[in-house]
Amino acid sequence: MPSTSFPVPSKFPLGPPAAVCGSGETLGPSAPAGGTMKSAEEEHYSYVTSGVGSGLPLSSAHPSLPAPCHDLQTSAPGVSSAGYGAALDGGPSSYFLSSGGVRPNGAPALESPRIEITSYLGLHHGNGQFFHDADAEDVLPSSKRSPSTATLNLPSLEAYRDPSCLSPASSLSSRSCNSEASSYESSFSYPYASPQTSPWQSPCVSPKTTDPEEGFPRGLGACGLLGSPRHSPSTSPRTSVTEESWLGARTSRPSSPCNKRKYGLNGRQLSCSPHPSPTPSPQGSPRVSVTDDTWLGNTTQYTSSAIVAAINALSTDGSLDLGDGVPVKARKTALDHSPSVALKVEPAGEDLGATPPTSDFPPEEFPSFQHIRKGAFCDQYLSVPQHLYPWARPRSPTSYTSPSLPALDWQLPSHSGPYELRIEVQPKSHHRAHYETEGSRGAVKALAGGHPSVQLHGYMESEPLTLQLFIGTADDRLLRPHAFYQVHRITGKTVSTTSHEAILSNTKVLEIPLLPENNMRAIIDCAGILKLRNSDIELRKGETDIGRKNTRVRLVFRVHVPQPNGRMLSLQVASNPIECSQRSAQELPLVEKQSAASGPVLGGKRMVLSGHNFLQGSKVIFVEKAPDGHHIWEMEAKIDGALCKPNSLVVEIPPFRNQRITSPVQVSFYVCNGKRKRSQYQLFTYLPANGNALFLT
DNA sequence: CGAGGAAAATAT
DNA sequence: ATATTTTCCTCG
Repeated sequence: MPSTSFPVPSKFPLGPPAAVCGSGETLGPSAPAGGTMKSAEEEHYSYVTSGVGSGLPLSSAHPSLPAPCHDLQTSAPGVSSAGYGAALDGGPSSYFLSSGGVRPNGAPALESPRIEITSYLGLHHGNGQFFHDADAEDVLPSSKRSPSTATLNLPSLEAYRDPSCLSPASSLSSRSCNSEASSYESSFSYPYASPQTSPWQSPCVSPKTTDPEEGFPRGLGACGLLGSPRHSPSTSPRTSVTEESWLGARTSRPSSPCNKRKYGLNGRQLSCSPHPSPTPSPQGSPRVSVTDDTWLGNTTQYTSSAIVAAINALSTDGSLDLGDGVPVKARKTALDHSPSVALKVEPAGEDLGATPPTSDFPPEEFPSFQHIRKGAFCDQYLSVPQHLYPWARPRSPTSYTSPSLPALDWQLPSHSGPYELRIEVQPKSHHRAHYETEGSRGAVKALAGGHPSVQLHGYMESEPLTLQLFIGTADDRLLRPHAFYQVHRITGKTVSTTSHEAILSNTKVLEIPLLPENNMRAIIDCAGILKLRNSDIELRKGETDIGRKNTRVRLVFRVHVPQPNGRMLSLQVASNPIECSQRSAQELPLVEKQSAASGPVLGGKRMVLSGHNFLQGSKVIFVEKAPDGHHIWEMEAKIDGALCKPNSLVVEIPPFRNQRITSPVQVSFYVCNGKRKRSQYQLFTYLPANGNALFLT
């Protein structure tokens, strides 16, 4: 017999008036994860569906794309590459080229042999421009966690955040309410349409540039990404040079973000800047120049310079203000994304800026630059201070252009004309992501046991295309790259799908060939999910999102279909949400079934509890509480281990009361492990022995 | 490697 | 005091 205690045996109130009957109901209300998820999912769908394409030509992606193409040689025939290249060339390509050329590093990189096979290397090479790599590396360390060296001052950091948040962000904040700032950005993109990359850029740029830190963070972010991949894989992340720094750091978690950052910086030279700028005014001073140079420098110097100029202009004005407030935060995301590459590409935009194609962007096609109008977007979506605008706009001076491919946070349609990008097999709703400190936890799987699959319908050409995959947000109304998760490329005998990694701004993108011979269908068995430490990401300068409880993601697939007119039609589709955290022991358990009572007394019931991760040594405590909250009785249930199934537990409440039960009683229970309460009280209706319900749904 | 559990560390 | 996150450990 389980121990039973009856603190107060008195009466058996029927229970709260509105007693929830049945576990089922209970679930509804409480249902933590599950319920939430679902709803979320639904939402997503709707969003997705509705999503209009907007084109943002940022670039971040581009760079990578092109490169990849080259690289692709290996895996994918030139097609893809051709496609990209063509596209690029067509319009913006020049930009690309230029950018590439510009970059000191870039060129070499490209030329040099790329062996992409290694995801890591491959990426870099592929991207060609990825100076990121380097950066990334540097960054990585930071991401990892630098111990606390003293690098940053918290204050500064905070300052950064706050400021940004405040002004521009404020609007964001609202959004943030929802959840994150990033959405903000996204929204931008939408309306924005402006010609250049604008929304971002301006914000982004300025912010970034502004703060050295930003640079860092971003960098870090990128690095992080890279790094993770690199290291990634799992086991030990730290190998690279950079690592050292962080390794050391790593040992202890950086309690303060600041420190972390520094490290990140360390990785690079960047580190230096962080401090200074931050402290004084985060954004303000240091801003642009510093960051850009160091950071962007490698890659895109070209662009960066332009950007910088632009930024400066902007900043100048209100740089301080902006810097502090607006840009950073608001944009943070944007910035992040765009950082190096993106910025460059976009160029055209600004000029165009004025002209906004507008609303209708052809969702799919992004000629090269579509831009959203800032204004519109702002107005509609955010209530951002107008002045901000101005700033943003200013950046236009530069015009980079090329918008080649839409930025990752651009919302794109899943179908257009004859084409439709569709997820044929959805991933399971739960996939525990792995940390850099862990080994891979494998590829995302499908519910049925296989793997998710995606197919492009309506494509009749013989040229292979490249399917892009990245980890996107699940909760936001707008789909955008998830700041705390990155796709992780999985290779091995069990993986049949070839893939190539690329990094756009701070987002790792897996490029998978879509072959005509396979009906443009790809089985995604090469995609795992890497979790980045919240503390590392939140440090990033522009990052406004918070990682806590932000554990759901979506797999986002994109394909760019070359059009006869030289344009590129970009389609995107996102999967159902995927919960990436370890199943919580606190998940609320539910009464799946309850036997008829053994007699007309309270107790004597056997029940099947489910939906909880019953840990070893778990105890289930049943309790009936009076309206005033006091426990009328409570007792530990007897656990029938023999009947346990995964995630379910059979328990028994032994008969303990003579009093006859004639009507349903509201009883609740909770699970505890040792002395710790592992779950909240879950209400269910304890049915009378003569009740008709043997089973609760 | 790939999971699944948990303890340790943090954040609220 | 809890709720979550991140690091460790163990098992096949």
